Amino acid sequence: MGATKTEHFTDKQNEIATLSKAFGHPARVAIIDYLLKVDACICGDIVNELPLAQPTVSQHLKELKNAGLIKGDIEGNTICYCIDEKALDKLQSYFANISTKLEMKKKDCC
Amino acid sequence: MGATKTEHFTDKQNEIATLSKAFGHPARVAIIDYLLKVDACICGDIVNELPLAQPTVSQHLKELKNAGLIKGDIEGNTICYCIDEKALDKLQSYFANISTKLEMKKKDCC
DNA sequence: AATCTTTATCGTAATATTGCAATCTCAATA
DNA sequence: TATTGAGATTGCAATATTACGATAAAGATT
Repeated sequence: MGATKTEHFTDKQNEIATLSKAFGHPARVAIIDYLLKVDACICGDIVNELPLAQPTVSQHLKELKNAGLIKGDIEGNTICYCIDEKALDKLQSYFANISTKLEMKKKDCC
Repeated sequence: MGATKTEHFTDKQNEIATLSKAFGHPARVAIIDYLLKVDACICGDIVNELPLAQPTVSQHLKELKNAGLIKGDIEGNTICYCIDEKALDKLQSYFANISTKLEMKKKDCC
């Protein structure tokens, strides 16, 4: 095998997994960090910021896009990539929810 | 190739990537969900909760453990698995921080 | 129009992940 | 001590990911 059995899990679980997976590579974390750092959305120099070849960066951007984490529009010969707030809010609220639940538990078992 | 070039990224980026990657599979999301749902930490029936064979579940648990998301202690012939709050707090604060930054931006470019 | 610049895609090699049957470990119990 | 039961490990097959050279696509510039 090697293929994830997504059909056995809930939509929510698959959604969180997909979004988390997109963050599951340091290059993609670095891309998101960079998109946050630069004030403008036009970031044609994103390739220069990363220690990876251009096709590799392009591929990582594609994966972030597929996961719904970034949006991109063509603007002349530069691309405007932005973080999609909606996707990030899902992750943020998911982890915030877990933290809240953990706070309520406080079982000192482990 | 095929191996992630972790050495080119910051410790923080690699840490977030590792933790996120652990959430990057619906089975592991389901495991965390289950650990939150059950009140006790002893959860020997975790295999029955998932639509996967026992070795596969064991492997996913191992990955969660390697990522530092869960702690486990042997207790007789059942295992006590718990979510590691520290690891989850890192994820939670990382995503909360991103959300805050996005809120401040509000550039309506895309 | 020819060229430059920037990003995408294709093809491919190396490595990682997913999943499970078979097997092992080890404590509890008969 | 033999057996049972719960979880870990091993080994392997199928698939996915990562990375990059070569090349393509398309607007910008000369």
